[in-house]
Amino acid sequence: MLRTHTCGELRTSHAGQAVTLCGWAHSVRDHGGLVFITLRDRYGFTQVVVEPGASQSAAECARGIHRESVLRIRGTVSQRPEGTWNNTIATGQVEVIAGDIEIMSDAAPILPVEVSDDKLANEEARLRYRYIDLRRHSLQANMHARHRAALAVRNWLEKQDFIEIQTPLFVRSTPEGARDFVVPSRNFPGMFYALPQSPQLYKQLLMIAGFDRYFQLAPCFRDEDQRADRQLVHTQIDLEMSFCDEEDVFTIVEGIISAAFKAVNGVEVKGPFPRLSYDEAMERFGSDKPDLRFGLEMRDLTDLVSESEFGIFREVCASGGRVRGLAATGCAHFSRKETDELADIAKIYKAKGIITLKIEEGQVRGSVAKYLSEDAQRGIVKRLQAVDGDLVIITADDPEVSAVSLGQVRRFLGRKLGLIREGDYKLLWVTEFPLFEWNPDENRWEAKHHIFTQPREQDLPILESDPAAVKGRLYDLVLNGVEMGSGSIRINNPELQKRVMNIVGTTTEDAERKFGFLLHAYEYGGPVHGGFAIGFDRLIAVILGLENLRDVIAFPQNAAGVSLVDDCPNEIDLKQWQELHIRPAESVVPRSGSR
RNA sequence: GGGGGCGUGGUGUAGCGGUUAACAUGCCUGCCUGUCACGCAGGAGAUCGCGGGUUCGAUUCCCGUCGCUCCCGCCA
Repeated sequence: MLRTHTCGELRTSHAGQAVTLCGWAHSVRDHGGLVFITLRDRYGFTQVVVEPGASQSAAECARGIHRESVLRIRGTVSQRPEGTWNNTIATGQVEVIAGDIEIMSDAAPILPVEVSDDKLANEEARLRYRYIDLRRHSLQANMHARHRAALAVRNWLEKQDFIEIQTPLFVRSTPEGARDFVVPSRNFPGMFYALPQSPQLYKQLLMIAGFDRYFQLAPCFRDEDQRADRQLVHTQIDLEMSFCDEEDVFTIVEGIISAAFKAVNGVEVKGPFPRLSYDEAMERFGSDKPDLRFGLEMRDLTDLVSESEFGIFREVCASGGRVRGLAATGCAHFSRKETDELADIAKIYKAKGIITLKIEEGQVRGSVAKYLSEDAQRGIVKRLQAVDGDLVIITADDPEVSAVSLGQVRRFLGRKLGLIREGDYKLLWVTEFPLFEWNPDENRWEAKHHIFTQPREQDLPILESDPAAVKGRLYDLVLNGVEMGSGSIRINNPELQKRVMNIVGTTTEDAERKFGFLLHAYEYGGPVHGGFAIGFDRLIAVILGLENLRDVIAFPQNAAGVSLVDDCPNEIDLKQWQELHIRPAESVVPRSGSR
């Protein structure tokens, strides 16, 4: 090695030793005669002192060092004089007296982004110069945390007899679900590979093959629009196990989550995590991924107001809609501007508006109060456990809209009112999801999770007659209001599989074409099995308290899906088009040069 | 596909219908032997994203466009 120690290593016990350090010039402080250089590497900071008396050549060299240049410094470790210790760095009691400085790589004097966690440059610049931005302490720490978590998860799963098996990255394209990324085949004109949205089908085959406990840290590709918590490529902790039920999967996943927390920040999280059915989550929190770090629970008020004088309530109730409310603690003083803000949130989620009532001096006040009977007013106050100073917020819409829009108002209020304690982690399982979802655009039922999910046994008789009421053996893991992953117990019975496919309108020929290989596989001995997939990037981000996945991914894409560091996607040569037997659509004008 | 926000020296910000476009930091020069975001003095550095309009005059107001970002849709 070109160095004897790292920049985080030296202590007073090393005093007197001759050492060689390599690193980046984090800051250079020139005092004329005396120059201080803070040298940085992955491991920490070490102060180098350049004294003209100690080395004339080093002193001359030190004068022209640019920040972020790579230096190799030979010198002697020395305990710092009394009163000059720096307690903010681990090596703060020592310094290296430079004997020789070698500028291994001179950095340009003006940097496009700063290596500093305060005052960040705009994200575009930071992504374009990601290799500089990654030098920041917080990103280095995030990458370390991610590594520790991956290692801990692998070790823990190995102890539970899971083995990691890689599955193909070139897979069969299926029209279901997210849009596929697609790779044209050179050998088969007009044919394409797809990049996997998840290893789902392969892990089912692995169960049939007898690998009864499989896992994988698997890259997953989905060509959909980006969000702060969604990247085109993300990593799942994917797992599947045979001869199990929900409880077994929960136990394993709880163990994984505990291991990850412990590895990332030492927080103790232990199972079993609380559980909530999908229906209950929607009723109480207006979300299938409720944030349980605060209260502000919702209640149904439909029965109390269906006979009221208020037209909106009457109409909504008469047409099968629902009226829901929550009591916002101490918000009766909200200004018009503030309640409008709440209404705007609700409107984003398709609500027509919100109705607010103030609770003051034991009275219900507000423009709608006069339309509500004494009984209705008392009933609302009682059901929402509202007290003086509260603001009652009500939505009235179709069942889903009234729940979701009020749920989003609740989420907003939780933050606005500062009800979320930093460092608080609330995990829960959401269970008994509906198996099917009605797609009004295509006028048909769709699988909520995927078509391989088992219906609950008690729902088998109504499978065809009332698909909306059928619940699946389907579960999500939620952490602080973020969906961390989902899984299910799979169908391993070809007859049942056919019934489910019939409901979502997959004909036998369709099924044969798309999933024939999988369906046939179950004809040769398919065990009962189930599994789960955890969004690994999200997990690390939420544990670290970060909102954006880019902070836990070394080379992420921007919101448009562009990898700025290498300017990808990029155009390809005409020859490549030809080899792949494809040509651009008429409407496409190939871009020339880079963006 | 739709909506919101943002775009001013390398970087982060301020500003305003008429300015010499301000401040901080970085950079360059000089001084400085105990700093650690060193300090002090001086200096360079911006066609205010782009195009059009309104106006005597636009960085500022309006329209369009591009880029970034967040959200809705989408994401089995």
